[in-house]
Amino acid sequence: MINNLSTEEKIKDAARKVFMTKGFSGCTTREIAKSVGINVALLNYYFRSKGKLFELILEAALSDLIDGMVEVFHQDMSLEDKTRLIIDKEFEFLKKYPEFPLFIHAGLNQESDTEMDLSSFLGRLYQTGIFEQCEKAQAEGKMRKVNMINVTLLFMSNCHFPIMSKKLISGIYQISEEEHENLLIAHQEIVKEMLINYLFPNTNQHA
Amino acid sequence: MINNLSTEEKIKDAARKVFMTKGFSGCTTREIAKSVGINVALLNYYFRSKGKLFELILEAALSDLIDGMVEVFHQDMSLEDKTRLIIDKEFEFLKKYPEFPLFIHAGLNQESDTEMDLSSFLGRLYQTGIFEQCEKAQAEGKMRKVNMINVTLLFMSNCHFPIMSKKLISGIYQISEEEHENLLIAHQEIVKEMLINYLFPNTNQHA
DNA sequence: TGAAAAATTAAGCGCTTGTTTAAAATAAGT
DNA sequence: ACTTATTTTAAACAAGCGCTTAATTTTTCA
Repeated sequence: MINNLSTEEKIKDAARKVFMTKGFSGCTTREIAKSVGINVALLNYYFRSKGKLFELILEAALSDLIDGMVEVFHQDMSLEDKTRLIIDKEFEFLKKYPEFPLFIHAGLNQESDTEMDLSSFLGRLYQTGIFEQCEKAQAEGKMRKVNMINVTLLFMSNCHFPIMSKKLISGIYQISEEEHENLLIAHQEIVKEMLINYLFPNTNQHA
Repeated sequence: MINNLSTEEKIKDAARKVFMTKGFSGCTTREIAKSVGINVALLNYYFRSKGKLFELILEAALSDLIDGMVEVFHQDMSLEDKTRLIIDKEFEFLKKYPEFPLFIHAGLNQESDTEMDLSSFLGRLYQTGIFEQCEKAQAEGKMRKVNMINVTLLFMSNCHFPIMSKKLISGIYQISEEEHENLLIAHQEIVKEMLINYLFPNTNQHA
């Protein structure tokens, strides 16, 4: 492991890892500091408090979430292709960071003095023109007339939940790590077909 | 509030409420005891430790989850009707206890000395005959040939996630409490139609 | 080179945590 | 009534918590 990162960055990396797996109140500042190889005091020297560090990590995670969508939305392709691409990208990302969905939702539900402001993310989505593209497709009858928030919910539900429910699903159905991986591979295709069929009913489903 | 419940039951009720909203490490035994109006020692007198109490609550919650499914599955009706009914029931239940999904998944991810055994739940699902009913429908070409675990995932994803993502969704889209309620009402119908269309493609979608 | 600035540490602060102990209050049984 | 069991409490335990202070090491740069 090369160690050319700044201390500040190393703390953030360690904090991200620990917060993601254990949550805010499930870990200690000493634990984070130890995993970096530094003193607790230094952690507070850079980030003032555990809470401020957590907010920083959470905000960055949310920003990553939006970044993934924006990257696909502003490309020049059909809505069907965007659908396929975003589901593939989302599954790929979430398989790499399976704690991500739970971390975000538990983090937002964490009672904190200041409620996090998420409004800035909406602007970034608007700038991609994805909403206009959908409106146009809906007006032309090519896309089912569904509120865009519901569409967001459909995508997130079917990508995030399968990942975060790993322990529940593999616990109930008594399946191994490997079987669960195959389950997700199959599910990715199911979700793609189901969402495309539902949102673009006139399209031939055999692309 | 009438107080004719046993102390043990009162502690469980309070613990359920507190654990659900704040998680295991997000609350203290003193907090739970105080909300019952008893001493911390009494809590440990009945349940030995915070961890044991938590496991009890989590297990009961998981049992409730399965109960809801079982209740529908073992009824005598078509798969399409069961689909509609279970989605309606699930939304109704989760709107009443919105912390439920997050609690279960965060709880299962809680590192604990003993991994919780969930295998008993599968047996209860089998006994309803739902799997045979699906196999038969699939053999007759009335139901899409999809693995039952994937089917489970589709249902849970589209019912649980919309509820648990309230803060994220209403934060990004800047919508009020009331608007989010209406969003869920619309989403419930969307999910029903989408899942029925996908799982039973030959059925006329205008039931 | 040497003084000022930045980075890092050891130690400890006050407080809270989960849990236990020993005593007191209440209920049960004979 | 009296002994025994059960339920409940007050108090305290050691350990760990987030965070700070004051000193020390390292870096900066004139």
